[in-house]
Amino acid sequence: MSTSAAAALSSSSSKICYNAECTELKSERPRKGWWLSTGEFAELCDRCGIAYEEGRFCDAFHSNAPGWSSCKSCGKRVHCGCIVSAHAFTLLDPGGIECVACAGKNVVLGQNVPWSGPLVFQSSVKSWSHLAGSGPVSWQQAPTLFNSSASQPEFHPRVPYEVDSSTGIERLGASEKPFFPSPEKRKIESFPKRRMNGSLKFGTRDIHENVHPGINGEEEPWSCSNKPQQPSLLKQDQSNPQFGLASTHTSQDETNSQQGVASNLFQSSLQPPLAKQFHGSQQNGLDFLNETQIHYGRLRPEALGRNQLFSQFWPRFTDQDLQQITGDSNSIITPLFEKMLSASDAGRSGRLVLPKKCAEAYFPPISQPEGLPLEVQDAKGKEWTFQFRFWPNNNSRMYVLEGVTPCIQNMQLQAGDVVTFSRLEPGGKLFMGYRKASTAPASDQDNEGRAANGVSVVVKVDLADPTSWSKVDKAKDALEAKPMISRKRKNSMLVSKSKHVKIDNGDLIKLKITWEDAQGLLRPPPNHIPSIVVIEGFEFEEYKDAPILGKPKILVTDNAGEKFQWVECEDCFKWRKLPASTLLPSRWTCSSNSWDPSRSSCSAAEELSAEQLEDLLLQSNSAASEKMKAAKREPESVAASEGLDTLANLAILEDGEALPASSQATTRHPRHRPGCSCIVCIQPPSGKGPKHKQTCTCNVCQTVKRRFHTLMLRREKKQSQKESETERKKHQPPLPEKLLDDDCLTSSNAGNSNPNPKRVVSKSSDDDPSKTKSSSTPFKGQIDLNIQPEKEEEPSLSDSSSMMKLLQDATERYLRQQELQSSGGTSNSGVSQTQPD
DNA sequence: CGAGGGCATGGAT
DNA sequence: AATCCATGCCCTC
Repeated sequence: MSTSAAAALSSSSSKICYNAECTELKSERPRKGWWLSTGEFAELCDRCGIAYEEGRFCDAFHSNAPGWSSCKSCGKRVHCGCIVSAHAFTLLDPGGIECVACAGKNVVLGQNVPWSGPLVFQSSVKSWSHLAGSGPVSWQQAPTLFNSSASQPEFHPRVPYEVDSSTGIERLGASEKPFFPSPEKRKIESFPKRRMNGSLKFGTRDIHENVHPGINGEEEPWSCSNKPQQPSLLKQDQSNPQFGLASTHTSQDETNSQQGVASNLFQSSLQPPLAKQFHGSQQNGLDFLNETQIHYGRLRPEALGRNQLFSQFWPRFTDQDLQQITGDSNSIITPLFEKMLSASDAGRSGRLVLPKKCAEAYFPPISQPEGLPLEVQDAKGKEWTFQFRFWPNNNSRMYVLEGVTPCIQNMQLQAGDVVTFSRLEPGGKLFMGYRKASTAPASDQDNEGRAANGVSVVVKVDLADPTSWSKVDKAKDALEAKPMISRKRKNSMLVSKSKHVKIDNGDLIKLKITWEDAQGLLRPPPNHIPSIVVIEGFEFEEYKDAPILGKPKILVTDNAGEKFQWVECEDCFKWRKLPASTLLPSRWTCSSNSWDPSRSSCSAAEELSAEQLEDLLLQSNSAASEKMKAAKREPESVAASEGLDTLANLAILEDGEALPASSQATTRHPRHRPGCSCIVCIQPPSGKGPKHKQTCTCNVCQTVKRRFHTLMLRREKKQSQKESETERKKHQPPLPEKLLDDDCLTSSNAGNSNPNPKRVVSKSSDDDPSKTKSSSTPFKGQIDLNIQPEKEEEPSLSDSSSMMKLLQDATERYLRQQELQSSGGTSNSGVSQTQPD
């Protein structure tokens, strides 16, 4: 090949096959080979072209050349030192290489990557695929990625694939060869794919596993969607123990029923992998790795870092785009990047500022400011020639496309609209699409949002619980509340800025909770009947309104083995007995007690004696404590607990500023340990936010109050025990089968049950818990927000005033959040019910 | 004098 | 603190 150096200058100018080992003349329509650094394809004669397309090129012509290595997995020989086969292997961390086929097998991919709705995806529509999770394909790499240039940007390439219109099967481009460029090992999972029908093929292997691009996913794709999605409760009836929200398969025959969900998920699927967010999750100490790997595949840290550089520019193609682009079913479209037009871009300057990284990665390298002309084709097939150039700027470069005015005018684009750049194969022509801000789906309106807004919610479903209905959407809504705000902020400056959303990475919270842990936390919105959709074997209960936070309860089993629950009236604080199956709204009062009419009024006497209640509560706390201990032994459970905490956090998130993960150590409260889910740790930093009123009944305040009372109650109990020297534990009645950790419960539930209303806060008319603690208890200690159920021996003397400050901050933030949610049309009945006076 | 090119500036990340 | 990039300003034609 080296002898073809001359020819390399211009493959197209030579009549001889580009293959150095071949002297044949090219045909009139030479076959295109690998991508050259000049931006052209190596033009080959038919024979060589076919060999190349069939992946036999190196075998045929480079068999004696150096650089052959064997796949560590299957032993297959791969020509590693050659541009032609640069895609055919990945470098292994420990050394050696692995062929793409094996690499693919070793990758855990998302179960499904939602693609556009079936209705849009007619076989006649040529679809290209957007590998949302992948990084950009360099100019040299795209679309063939055949380039051994060491100067290639270290970005994950987008893997082009095409759709066979006859079969509906998407497959990789030419010769079905996956393109995984070296020199770095690029995991398949790093290349999220969107697919409609059939399977995306990597080589000859169909990939049916989960393909989850990043958490928005960065993933997941994205699991994070830019816009609030309709809550859809997930019900799993299959054996898959866990699933990601975004991993929804949409099949033709499920189209109708799934459309709603699918469309939502589709939006999510367009999200690029939230590598950054993944990273953030880890940093936050949330152990989501397992889930991450399962749902999104492994994303190497460094890869994530690179990916995130581009995340904001990952193109999202709409079905319209596809239809526009795809006219030829044999075309392969490699998405490159997109750019939201700034006022300057859309102005008369005729200059379109290109993101530097994208320009350098996707466009041909230019060394002179004058740059070079680029031919671009628009959706109508019209060709435009732009001058791709740069200006020196601060020891750097500012890349621009000049001469774009006619094109932009032709497309009737304006500031805020998004132009997308792709590469069309064969031909390697640049394709320029666009997305009107005014008509684009909400989620499409901000191009940076995709990664930035990415929020992934993965709910682990307990298969043992057939009544499981996912709280996912609730969590999702909460999660998305922030993105919404960020988007709002961003949109406000959308015309002039196309920046990254503030929540880009740190805000990415991947919520993982077990189904059991979620029990009792969420309820479907009242008076709502879910529509059931089945996607990939999972039943999704879809509600138009978000589920609500449920009221905590104490589950018990009576002597007859019948399960029931004790619930506390919000008004009179009496505990009422209800069937375990009764779903409770976040605010439950005696009047709601239809099961026991005799106690459907607050005037009715409480069924439990004070002692019984105490025992009950003690048991409850004990169970929670045990659970917590157990959780500490089981990382997965820990993560689940944290997930709940996170859920609680979300409830009070107000702006784009991410709260420290519950598991994240905080320096503000040295006593807190990683994993601490106390009221302090779930709050924003002290000093921020508004104050809580003394009458505040928000989550935080109630949590504080309740915890305090729990503590007092237990202390009293212990004291009495000590005095009487009786063994209380021996006669404890069976109790809660499944109780969430106290902290989790409180933080996640709006309506909290005071352990003992009669001696609780209510008495302390002082709304200030700090006052309460100091006056109404035998223990003059102060409320220790840090306390752990199992470690309350030594109430801490934390500064009550600062605690209240935190409390107040959190309350106000929470309130604002609620207002925002309700005003944003995503009203959450549960939340609203819990709003403070 | 206006249009457009090139660079500098400053906000945002 | 460094970098990116939207935009403004100045210069040239």
